[in-house]
Amino acid sequence: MFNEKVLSLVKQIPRGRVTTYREIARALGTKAYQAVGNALRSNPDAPFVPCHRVVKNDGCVGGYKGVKDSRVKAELLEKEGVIVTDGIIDMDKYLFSFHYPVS
DNA sequence: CGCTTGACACCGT
DNA sequence: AACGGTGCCAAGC
Repeated sequence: MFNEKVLSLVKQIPRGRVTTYREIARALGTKAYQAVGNALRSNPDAPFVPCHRVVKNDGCVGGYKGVKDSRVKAELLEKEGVIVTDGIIDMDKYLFSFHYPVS
């Protein structure tokens, strides 16, 4: 299940860093970045899956548990050391990339 | 150049 | 099999 794969990658995100659905999808070797967001949407309650560290490719918070209003995500990131501004994260500073397979 | 909107494709259920 | 939901990309102005 993609869900499980996504969770595994998200779990690998180091604290104080953020990732994008796109990176996760690529790391999985798939282009279903949309499914990543969809999968996290139904698995944010997993204590092993800090989906709050996953943002859009633009650095905008894609939302939390399907709740776009959940500022807790931005606040949570700030607590980890990530500077979040109006829901926008400094990807240039916190964007964490997985090790892509040599394609 | 900057910003916005529309359309598309993918997965899960 | 279809629908829904999400994010990315492109084009247009």
